[in-house]
Amino acid sequence: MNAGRTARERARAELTEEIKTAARRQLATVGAEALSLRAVSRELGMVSSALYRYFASRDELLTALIIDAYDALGAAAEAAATGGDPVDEWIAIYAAVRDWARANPQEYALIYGSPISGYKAPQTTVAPATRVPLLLLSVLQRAQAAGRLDPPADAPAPSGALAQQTEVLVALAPDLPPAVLVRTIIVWTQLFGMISFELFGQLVGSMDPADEFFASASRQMAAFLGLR
Amino acid sequence: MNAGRTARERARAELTEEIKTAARRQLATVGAEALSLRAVSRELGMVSSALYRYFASRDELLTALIIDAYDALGAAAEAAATGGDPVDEWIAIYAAVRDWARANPQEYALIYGSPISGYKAPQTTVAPATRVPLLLLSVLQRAQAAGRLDPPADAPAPSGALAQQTEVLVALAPDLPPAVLVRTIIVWTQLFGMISFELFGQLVGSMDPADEFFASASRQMAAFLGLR
DNA sequence: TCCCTGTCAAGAGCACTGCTCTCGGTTGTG
DNA sequence: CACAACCGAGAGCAGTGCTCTTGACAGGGA
Repeated sequence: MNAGRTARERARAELTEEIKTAARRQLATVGAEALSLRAVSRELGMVSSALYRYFASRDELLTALIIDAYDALGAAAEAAATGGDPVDEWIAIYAAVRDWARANPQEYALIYGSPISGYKAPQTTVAPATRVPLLLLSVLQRAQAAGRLDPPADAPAPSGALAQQTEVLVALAPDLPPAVLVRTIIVWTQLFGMISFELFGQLVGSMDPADEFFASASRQMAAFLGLR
Repeated sequence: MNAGRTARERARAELTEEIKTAARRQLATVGAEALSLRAVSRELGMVSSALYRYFASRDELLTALIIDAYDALGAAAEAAATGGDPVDEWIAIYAAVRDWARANPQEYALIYGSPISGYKAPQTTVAPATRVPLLLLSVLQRAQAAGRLDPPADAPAPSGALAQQTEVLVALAPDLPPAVLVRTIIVWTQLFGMISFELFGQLVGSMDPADEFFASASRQMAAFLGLR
């Protein structure tokens, strides 16, 4: 992969990866806002200032971790997309997203929790962030093509400004009815709202553990979209 | 209210409130994790150590702010519950919750965002946290009593462990069918997932501004519950 | 081969944080 | 009136992100 580089460049790439790994390890234990450059450098046996040769600031390190997290979640979700029965596929993707979030709660909080104070997400994070919603749309597209999507009768077609906003999604999934596209956003927010509530302790006392509730919600949301 | 107390106790209560107000002001500008006791004390013209006479730790201050935030949101939602037409009431509550969140984004993030590293929410926060979901249940109860709730035909009755967990909710709203109770949790997670996505920037590029989308989602979720 | 240039780790230092402890002064009460 | 409780000020500790300077080293051209 990086065979043709000089020794210096290879060492730099390796150390950059080591720093991210150590930072991820620290992230998992103390959380994002408590992530300390000095602690990372200590773990690697180097001095804190040396770390700035690789990441210009704490924010830049966080950006790298955010992109990696989006990509890891996207990859996990895509790996669950079997291409088989649409409903089964839908539920499998839901489960994969939840499993990844439960396995990496701090990384999940990093990307779907409250924004970090003073941190402005650069443009480079938006593409990885769209992987999961794009995957959901592609599943619906395939289901539609296979005749496994019945646009529910009670789904209102968007009008006015909402119809205009839906145009962006129409460009991504031209075969899907606008009413289904709006519902896709609704279920997308439901999915991550549900996972956030579970991880952040909001379901304690009602639906915790959330396995059965999550499974039921997955199915009901698939039906809500008209998947069959 | 606190007339019968000594001058010292009145001064203490007032100063406690002033500290919370200053902390809330700082919270609104720099966010929860960057909230600094020293900055709060500076704003009040006192020394940082003096603040520890009123709050034993930063966490204790945060707990007070969290409880106040839950209460403010609960009060805003309850104020929107007019008791009139169930669907209108439902939509008004949704709008009130969203408006409060948009007006107080940092306080919203404090209670519904990622948990603060190292902070363990004490038991005193759970009661205020239940105000909104309890309000939603009470609206559904009233609608049911008024014959304005049709349990949707495709809502599956919970079974197994899910049925057992639903029992807790049955105790709170005995007239509602279990299927509707599960759906209430689903739409509850949808509501806060949607608001979090809007506030945390996840809707940029698709449904931002989210006014029309939010309105459509409110209506569709009311219908999803069988409200009419 | 030599030497210059760019890269690197180290360390000191700045301004900030949460928190603890001690020291006096004030206030309320027996 | 005296004593105890309370309170604010200040110093101090260990930690943070980040900057700057210093000295060592490697790569590539002459």
